[in-house]
Amino acid sequence: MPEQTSWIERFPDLAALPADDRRQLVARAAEVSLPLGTTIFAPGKDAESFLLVLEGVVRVQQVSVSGREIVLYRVSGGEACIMTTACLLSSEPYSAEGITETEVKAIAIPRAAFEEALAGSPGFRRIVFSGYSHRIADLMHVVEEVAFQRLDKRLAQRLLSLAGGAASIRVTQQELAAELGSAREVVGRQLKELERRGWVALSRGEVRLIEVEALRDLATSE
Amino acid sequence: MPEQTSWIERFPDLAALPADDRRQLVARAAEVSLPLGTTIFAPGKDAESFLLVLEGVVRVQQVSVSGREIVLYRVSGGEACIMTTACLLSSEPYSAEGITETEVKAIAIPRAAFEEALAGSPGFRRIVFSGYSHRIADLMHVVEEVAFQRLDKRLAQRLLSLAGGAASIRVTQQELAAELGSAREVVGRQLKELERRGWVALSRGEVRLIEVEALRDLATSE
DNA sequence: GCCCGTCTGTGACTTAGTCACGAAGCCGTG
DNA sequence: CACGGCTTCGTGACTAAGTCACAGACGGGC
Repeated sequence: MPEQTSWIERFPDLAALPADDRRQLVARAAEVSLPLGTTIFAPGKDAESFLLVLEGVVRVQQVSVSGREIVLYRVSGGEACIMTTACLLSSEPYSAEGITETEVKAIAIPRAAFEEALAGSPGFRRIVFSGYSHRIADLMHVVEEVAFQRLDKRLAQRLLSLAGGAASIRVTQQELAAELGSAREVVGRQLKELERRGWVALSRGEVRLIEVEALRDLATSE
Repeated sequence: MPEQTSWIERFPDLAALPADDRRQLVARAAEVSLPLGTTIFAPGKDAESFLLVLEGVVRVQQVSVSGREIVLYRVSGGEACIMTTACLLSSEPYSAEGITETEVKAIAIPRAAFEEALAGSPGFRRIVFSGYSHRIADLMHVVEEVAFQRLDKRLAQRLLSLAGGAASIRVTQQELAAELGSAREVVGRQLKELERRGWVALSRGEVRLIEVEALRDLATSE
């Protein structure tokens, strides 16, 4: 049954596994499909299985007591979502939540099978460790940004990355503020300033990028 | 030789290892002693071995291009310093550095032996994973603080935690600013305000805590 | 059309960070 | 002890960011 083993081919580190181990992993893992807007993990809700994302994007964000939010990072195809296991291992309960931004196809590996794969497969370990390491790098990047970077620069960066080449983004100012961990009014004023300079055009729920080069300059300034 | 295996007893997860594995780990790991102020890892300097801290404290901080700093977390006895391995695994080079704050006794495990222990020992995996998980929790805590908390509250928290029960802290305002990722002048003004209220007393290179209860209230406010 | 919920704009104010100083404390040397 | 030199600390003026309390503007459903 080549169809059953197909997902494993997406992970070069796992394709190198002995056929037996692969079969066992495939047998015990379930391919799941999550609709847009699904909460994968959240404070208080403990994770039951380890997730490997095949397709789609999961947004991981932190919510403060005061209701403000900040996006920490996004997990996309081919990556491991380690926050679920991290929550289990560090007794401290922390206030991150993971939400699917698109429809997401993923592999759910139950705790026991996860432990076994970790024990038996160097490739699996590599996937998990590199997942952890990338998230640590992401988090350090967030710290660096919120602690030391100017908001206009961060906003320009985020607009460009959210656009991903497109000319326009469908997003509210509130959502942009949550991306940056800032306040709506502040982001609104920053956007107004960019519009005044003719670099973007604003309308309800949308930002159109006009002068991409100028935004890029701002995003990489200093 | 009971002396040779002594350090392993500090890690309950490793004490459970089969005697053979323990002997091998002990044989390949080196106990090192690092004087105060040693830079364990830094940007550009790649780590050669995995570290388990036995005694002492390692401060991990991030330095921005503009020269500002922020303390991310501290690693103390019984914990794994995962940043060295994290740097290797996530290709992104990031700007954290680890510095010993006291004399530090640690176990250095070379890369190859690290991989083997990871493969062979569930206990060793547990140590490493819980190290990663705790650091992720620490980093998320830093993000939460810098993004959402008021500086006076954070300063009070830090003063109390640095004091650790003592009545006085030997630290410059510049160092306090680096703890919080803020600027010296700002921290200076905040300290002056605390002094005006009679909660602390300031002198060159020292902060004495007078009204610990008031500081604790501030630290836990909201 | 009109209503209602969401989204956006604004002013006044507080908090935090930046810049450019200068003054004070500490310590060795002559 | 007086004199530099270095580090630490204090200050004012300014800019950047966050908060609060609104008011207006848009858009879909009835």
